[in-house]
Amino acid sequence: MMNSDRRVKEGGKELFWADQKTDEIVSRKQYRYLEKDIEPFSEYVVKTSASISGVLHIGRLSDTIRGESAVRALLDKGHKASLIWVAEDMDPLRKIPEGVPAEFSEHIGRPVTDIPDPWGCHKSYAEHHVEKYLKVLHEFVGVPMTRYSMMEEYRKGSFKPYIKKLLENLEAVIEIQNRYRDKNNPLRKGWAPWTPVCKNCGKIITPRVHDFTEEGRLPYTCSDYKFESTTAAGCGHEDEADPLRDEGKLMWKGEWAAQWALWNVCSEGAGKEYAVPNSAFFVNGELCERVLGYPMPVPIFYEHLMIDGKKMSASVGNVVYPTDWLEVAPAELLRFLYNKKLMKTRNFSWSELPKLYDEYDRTAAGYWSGRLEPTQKRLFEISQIGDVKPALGISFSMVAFLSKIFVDDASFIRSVERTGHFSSEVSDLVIDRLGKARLWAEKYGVGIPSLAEDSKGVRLSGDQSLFLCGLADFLEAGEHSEEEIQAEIYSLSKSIGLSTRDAFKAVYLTVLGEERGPRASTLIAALDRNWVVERFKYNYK
RNA sequence: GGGUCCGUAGCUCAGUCUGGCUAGAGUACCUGCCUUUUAAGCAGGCUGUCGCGGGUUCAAAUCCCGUCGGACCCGCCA
Repeated sequence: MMNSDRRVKEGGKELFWADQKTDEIVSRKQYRYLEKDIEPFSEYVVKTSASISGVLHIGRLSDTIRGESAVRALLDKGHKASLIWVAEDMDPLRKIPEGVPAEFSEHIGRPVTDIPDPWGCHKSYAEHHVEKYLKVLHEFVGVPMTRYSMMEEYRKGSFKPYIKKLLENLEAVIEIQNRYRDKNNPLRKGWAPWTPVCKNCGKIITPRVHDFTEEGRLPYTCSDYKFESTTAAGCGHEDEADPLRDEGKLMWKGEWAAQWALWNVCSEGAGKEYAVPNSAFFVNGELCERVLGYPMPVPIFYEHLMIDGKKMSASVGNVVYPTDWLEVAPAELLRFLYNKKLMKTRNFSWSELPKLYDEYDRTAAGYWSGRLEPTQKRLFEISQIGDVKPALGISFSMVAFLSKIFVDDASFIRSVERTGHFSSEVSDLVIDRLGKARLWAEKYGVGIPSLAEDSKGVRLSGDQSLFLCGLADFLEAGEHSEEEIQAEIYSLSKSIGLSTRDAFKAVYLTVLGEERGPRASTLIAALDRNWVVERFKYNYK
């Protein structure tokens, strides 16, 4: 295209978001909240984490995929970089997900590591989910991830120095938090940034700390805690906890900061709800810098994915699991979707999957022909896992369509070979796409035409009927190759004086009820001979 | 109440930070071509108050102010 490189900005700043982040990460000099220089990083660590209490759906892959893209962008620029994945397995269970026995409601409020595996195959509820998460996560990620467990880190004592610092500077911690809070609703008296596991009932959300003793101990009372839709019942136990010895964890505003400082995190993703200056991201940022002395990471804020214009939720019943995705689309396609501009709401729906495929294919074609704008080029590259895959010339919707007509792979491949889009280089990809498209057409593909029930409603001209009848005679006369059938269509229509266009139309209307279709000879050859003959003759009057 | 983000063709999306040729692509739709790829290929066409209103500027989709619509944050949660 004549404008294709008009916008190529020479020597300008990077345009692809992950490259911009790289730029920001490596070039920043100062703390955000302090007049202090940032010490050079020996390695750029990007963090992604997952809460373990719920199920893993594709929305949850967003943070990891985007974090991984940031790592890739850093690596591509020659920096040392890595991705760490943190299981938030010290967090309390908040509600009972589908498939978990109702009796588990007694565990609400307990750290997920301390809850038994409802399916009995792992040591704990947390381990069961972590293993499931990681298994599927690796399908969507290209760089290695270092895995951490919050529970293990707490038990190892990794957070002790930070817990100590936060408690030593309790006044500052409270002052910072109150500055971000509603002025009429400051933190209650006796609040602490660390919460113990109740020594009696083992819950982590119910102990309510109400003091900080001279000896550095935290007295608490175990009382009910209300989540959005559930309640963790407190046992009423009263006790004292030692934040440097006893089981417990940091509160979220404080914990995030401690994680950053512990792992030297330079960047982390967060949903758009954190993009506001008074969000937990920035509260942690300020705590991290002022109290822990570590520069807050560069945030990667993003919009959440919508499904059919709605939030993904079990109650709406529109949850898309990674396995659902992989059945009908490659991981690259989800990466592609997530790596587009971050702050635009993206909507996904099963019926529009072909459009996403088309956009992806078009980008792939542009990539290989070298006429992509730099942003799009990077988008495509970073969406890949492993080598950059070749572009496919046959669209997903076309494959879906063909899959409904050619039920066996062989006739599908014959049909595709005709188009010239089936080379040995892409054969695996095309066949893979066939499997996905076929499944998609079955499960979600409304409006994909298949063989017409009958041809009663089809109105044809006399010449068209004559043509079909002649073609039927030809087919009945003996076995013919596709080439011969195709040749007959042309010669027969010519002898009748029918335009090839109307001849083809007659075939498609009769067989599919549509005006167009795949290569006619391949279509006819793939169908049952008697069925075709009968169908063609029915229209002869 | 205070604050953040989004709004570009019927649809999917680039372009906005860093102002600059007549605002783009694909798709859909329409027209034409095809004696052999008829949902393919080729050629052409149509589609926009860049949410709206002001301002700055030689020049605004782009910067500033306001406004409308949508999403979201300001907790004893994460």
